[in-house]
Amino acid sequence: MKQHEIAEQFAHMADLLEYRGDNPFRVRAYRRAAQTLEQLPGDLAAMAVEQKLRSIPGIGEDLAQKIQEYLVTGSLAALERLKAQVPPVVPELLNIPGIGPKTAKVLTDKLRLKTVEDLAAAARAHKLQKLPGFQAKKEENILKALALVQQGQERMDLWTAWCLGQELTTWLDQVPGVTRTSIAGSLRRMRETVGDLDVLAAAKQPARVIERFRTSPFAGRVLAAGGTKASVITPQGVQVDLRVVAPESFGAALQYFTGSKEHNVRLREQASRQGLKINEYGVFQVKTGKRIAGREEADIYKALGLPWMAPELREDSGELDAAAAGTLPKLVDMKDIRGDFHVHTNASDGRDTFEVMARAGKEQGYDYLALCEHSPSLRIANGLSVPRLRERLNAIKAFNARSKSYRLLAGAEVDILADGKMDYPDSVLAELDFVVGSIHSGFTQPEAQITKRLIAAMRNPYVTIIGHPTGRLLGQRPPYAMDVAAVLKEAKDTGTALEMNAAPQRLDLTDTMARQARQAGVMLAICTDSHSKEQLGYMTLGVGRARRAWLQSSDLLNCMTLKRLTTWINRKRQRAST
DNA sequence: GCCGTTTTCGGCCCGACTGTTTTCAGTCG
Repeated sequence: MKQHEIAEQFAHMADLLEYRGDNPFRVRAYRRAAQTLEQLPGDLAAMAVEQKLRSIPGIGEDLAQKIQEYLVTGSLAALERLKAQVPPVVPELLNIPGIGPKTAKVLTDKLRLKTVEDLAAAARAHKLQKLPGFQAKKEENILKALALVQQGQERMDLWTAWCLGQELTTWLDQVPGVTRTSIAGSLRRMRETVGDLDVLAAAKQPARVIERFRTSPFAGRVLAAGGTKASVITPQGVQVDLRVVAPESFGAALQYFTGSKEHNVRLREQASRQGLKINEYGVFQVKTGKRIAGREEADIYKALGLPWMAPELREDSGELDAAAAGTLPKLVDMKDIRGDFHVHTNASDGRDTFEVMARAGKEQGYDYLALCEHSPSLRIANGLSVPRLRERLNAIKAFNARSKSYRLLAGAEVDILADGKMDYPDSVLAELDFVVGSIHSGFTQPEAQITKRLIAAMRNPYVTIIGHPTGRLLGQRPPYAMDVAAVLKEAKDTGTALEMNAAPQRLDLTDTMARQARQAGVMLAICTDSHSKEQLGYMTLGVGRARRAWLQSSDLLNCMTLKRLTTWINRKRQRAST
């Protein structure tokens, strides 16, 4: 996973070069390379060995060499040289909204800042408004931005963003004059966390909608507001950007505000090669200025000779080439999902009862639902002893006797113990329909040991899937160390699926790892890890994340009919017994 | 620094809003 380190180095390079007023396109090249490496689905070190670095888009002669240099030496001489010339506070300054390279230059040159705290002190002492190009307003804005950075640096979890997005579009739909609305930005692309929420509306008189918005309950504080766009901070501290366009431009604006930025840059470059210009109002012929598309998002792509592509794919990670070649995947969709596998009740650490959860699964329209309580060694979660597990099996039998089209699966989330053994004996596991094997202890073990545990679990014939395979908790706990390639190979060889845990604090596997798993021929399963009936709604997030991983219904256990699923599970069990 | 239907040099996406400006630079997305 060296690519993340190198991505960080390149992003740092970009910041420092930008501060120095270097060629902006050079800066962009570093930024783009950083972004590409961040989401590279393959193994960078292996690509380096195979001399394939140059095949990564945005990596040329020079950057390939820098990657090699970092892989060998663990640092970049060019970056170290730059760091020696630029005040260390600069990257942090550039992180403050409203401060770009020019402002940072003035601040560091004139004030000799060492830390961001120095900046705050200088602003409070009104030293900023004496600087060239500064006045009271700018000083005030920097102070506000500093406060914002301190309190709300962290991004929203995806579920919070999703729910707020629904609220916003529902409200907008009722504003007079609004004909269409949509979520845009990173939420529409289903990134794992969301910074600002982007919302779009179509109306003939945009200014009126903006006026309603800036006086709405969503607008705790107005950051900026013009005739067509407004940025506010909600009372909960979330920044919402609303953009209102004419109906004939709605598709173009939706395409534009969904991003990603990198995807849009590539798309516009392609457009200009075709004598076309794209902006948020439409696609135009450069020569005549004639608008040839704008009302529908699909028309924007069509004007460039491309098929519409799902927002989740728009990360400039190969989707434009795939679209041109006609090889875009047919992505999994909510309607393909036939069941959920990793669901708790109040028998262990869930909130709702067996009956409530069982019914909630049916109300989701599922064919099946695997109830999986914790195993005994997870005392804190009230893990089920074998007798309690047997009671559960009886309850499920009784339920299924009354239910035809919808079935409960007898499952368990079984701890993979520190030595790699499962927390129930095989004879007990054999009584279950579905087993989630999860690591809940020993997170800090060395890579070799964690990998060994996971491999031992996958070799157990009764383990159907590995739960939250990397163990990370967003913003709280890093993934544990493991040999990803070895785990993927074992999953493929043993016929064990890997979970895409859809709980917003987990989202584990990540999209890039899931894409890698798919490429390795590994089966995946989207699970909500629900601890209440509302959390079954996380499936929407899980499907979005799976789409970001380019997954199709054929890659997912949840899209199988119950019959095929049973066959799939039994195949592993039978293979082990022969 | 990358890249090629303007192919090995000369381009590189585009517009809104703000603040300090009197015509625009800086920043953002």
